[in-house]
Amino acid sequence: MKRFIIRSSNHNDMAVTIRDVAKLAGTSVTAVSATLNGSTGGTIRVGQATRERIYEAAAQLGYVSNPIAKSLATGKTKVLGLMLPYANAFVDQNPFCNQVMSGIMREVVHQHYNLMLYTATSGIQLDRAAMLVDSRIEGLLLVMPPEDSAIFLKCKKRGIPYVSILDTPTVGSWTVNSDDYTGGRIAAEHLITLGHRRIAHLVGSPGVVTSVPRERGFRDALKEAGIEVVEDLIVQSGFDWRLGLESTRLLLERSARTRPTAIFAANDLCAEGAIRAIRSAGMSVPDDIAVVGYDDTWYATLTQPPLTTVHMPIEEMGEMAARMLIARLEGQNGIDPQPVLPVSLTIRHSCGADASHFVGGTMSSHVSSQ
Amino acid sequence: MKRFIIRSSNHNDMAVTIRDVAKLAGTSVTAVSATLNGSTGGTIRVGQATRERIYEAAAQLGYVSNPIAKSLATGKTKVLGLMLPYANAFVDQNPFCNQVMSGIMREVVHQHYNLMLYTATSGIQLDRAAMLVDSRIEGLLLVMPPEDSAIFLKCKKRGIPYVSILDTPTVGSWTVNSDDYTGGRIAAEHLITLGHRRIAHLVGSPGVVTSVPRERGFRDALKEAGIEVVEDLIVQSGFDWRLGLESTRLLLERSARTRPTAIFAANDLCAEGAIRAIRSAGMSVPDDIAVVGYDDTWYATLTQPPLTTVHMPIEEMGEMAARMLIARLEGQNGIDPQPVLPVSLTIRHSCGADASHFVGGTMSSHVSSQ
DNA sequence: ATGAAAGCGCTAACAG
DNA sequence: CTGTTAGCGCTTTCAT
Repeated sequence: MKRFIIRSSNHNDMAVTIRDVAKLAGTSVTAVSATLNGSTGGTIRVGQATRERIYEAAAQLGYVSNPIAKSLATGKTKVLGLMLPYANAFVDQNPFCNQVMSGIMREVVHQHYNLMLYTATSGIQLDRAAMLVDSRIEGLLLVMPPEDSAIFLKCKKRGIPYVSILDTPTVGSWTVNSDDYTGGRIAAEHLITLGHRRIAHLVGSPGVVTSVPRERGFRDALKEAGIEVVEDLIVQSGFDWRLGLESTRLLLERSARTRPTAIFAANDLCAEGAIRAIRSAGMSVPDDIAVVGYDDTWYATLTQPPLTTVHMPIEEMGEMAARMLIARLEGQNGIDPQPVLPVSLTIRHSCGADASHFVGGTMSSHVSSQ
Repeated sequence: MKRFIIRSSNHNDMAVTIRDVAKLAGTSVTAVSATLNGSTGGTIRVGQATRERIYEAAAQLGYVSNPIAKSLATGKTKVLGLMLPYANAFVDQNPFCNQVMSGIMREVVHQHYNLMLYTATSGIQLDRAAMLVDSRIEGLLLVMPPEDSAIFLKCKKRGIPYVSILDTPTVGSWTVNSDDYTGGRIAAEHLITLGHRRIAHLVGSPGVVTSVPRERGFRDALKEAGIEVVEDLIVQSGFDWRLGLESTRLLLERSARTRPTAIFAANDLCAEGAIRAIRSAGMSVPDDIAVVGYDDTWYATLTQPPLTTVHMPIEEMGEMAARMLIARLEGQNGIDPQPVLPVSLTIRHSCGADASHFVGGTMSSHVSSQ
């Protein structure tokens, strides 16, 4: 036996639906849906009069669309996922992840999308956290994804498009990177220009993709300037000030004749460590040893002296990644799937350079795929 | 005319549904739903044999549940929203928001919930960003919500439960705070114990709710110790190192006899500014002037000297807020809606105290509603 | 220009 | 224990 639909408008706490609006406006749900969306192929299929009644009814009832129902019907959610790489991504001393998020957020809200956040937490591994990723998101943004992460398989199996930030580009992948090779180059070139010959490089963590090209750029710059590359001056360090401090301490143990007169650190944090080591050895930055950092996070303005550092457009990278993903989801084409954003050198006081020698205090990267 | 449902299992790219599983397992969708959820009142309503066939069929088809459909049917989404208060919440030098997020994230993934992120961005106001908040979230977490924000009205109108972190408790509100009054007290008491009499306090921004109780605690501690409260030593400053620097500079212009011998800064960042001002005036911390910070973020370990600071359990506050919200959503009761988390004093080197005088280097807050 | 009705995939009465 | 069926609120043919 067929039951009649029992549904008074003044039901308990049920939200007002499209149907209520239709009833009050004396029209069909179709009309309401079409009106309140402007959809259905761009054609205005609802008459002016009806439209007005619908708007009024909607306003009167305080109608708000239910995005869940909409998603179920359309298969779209307007939600992106953001996967952060490690447990302390938020509270890391390195503002990198935070700046990336900032850029992503900007683009996401700009495009009226939403952002769902995923990350490992202390006590819960990334892959386990990634289990939460589900069809509520249309695409995923990955920041420095661990190479072997289960996320990749998951995305592939479920057909979730993703773009990753700081990840080695491979065929068919969507990645956004910055020009690390040039970054290494301009750091070295700056020091060379200032007359340095014995330049050390504190290399970043081996697992991080940026370390290798930066080192390559650094080496190439030396070679081109006819400076011998002393292997002992290129040391494994890391993206943490303690590591920078340790590495630098070791470097300072060298004799005055073989000791570097300049240090190109893995990043700003690492540079902070270098500065500390130099000062606590009773030497001065930049008078005795010049230091250049990498990233140009706000941290670089707080060191003493403020840091000359390679500017990486971190927020822009986040923004770009979000833009690419959304464009892809919306079927746009002609999108460069593997942009490499240009870097530049921000000159402050840790190298003793007179900033006015350089246009706007900045020396730009020459290479850019943009 | 009734059309038959045309739906071959090997349809285009449609995901496999509960129905496909039911068909393959030779049972009903009800059984599948019940099995794959363990739900329906806790009673196992499906026989062992059927269950097994269902599991097998699901595995074979690679079935994954569609949370959107589930949400539509149940009215629950298992998604929380997190609203950050200002555009640069991520990239703020103050790690406060980040630590809160970290704590929230921990609890959220622990409870198998998801987190949707909202915030103002450069160029888009908070209230406009808050427009994105919709029925996909079951509840909202607010960090330091602006008093007059449209979010409150929106939540109320839509019946979205929320709990806010660092917000003045009012009747019926759900807020988590820490014991700022005691924080101000123990900072002052520590300095008094060390023999200081002329103690300055750099007060935080007027708009932030924590400033007032901290100042009150500070004043009370002085009074109780029989120390006259010199109004000129209690100055408006803010939660930024530049402000701390400025305020301290002014303080240092006082004659040696009226100049403070100790400064209780608004927070760690502000303390950094104070330290800089003191050093660039040729004085030493702590020998000439002692400094105590507030928050005990990682920043406090990086100042030189490392900062003695009031420890605020920031991550725990985030965790607590998430736990409260989830508990509330799941109908638990007996939850304290306005917990005040205890603070303590972390003793490092900016006051010259011998940390061994205090249990574990920490002097705890005596007040706690927990 | 308009409306009826068939879903989207899942849950939860309800009736066996 | 099991299956049928009526929704959840919205979109979208399709026929009028």
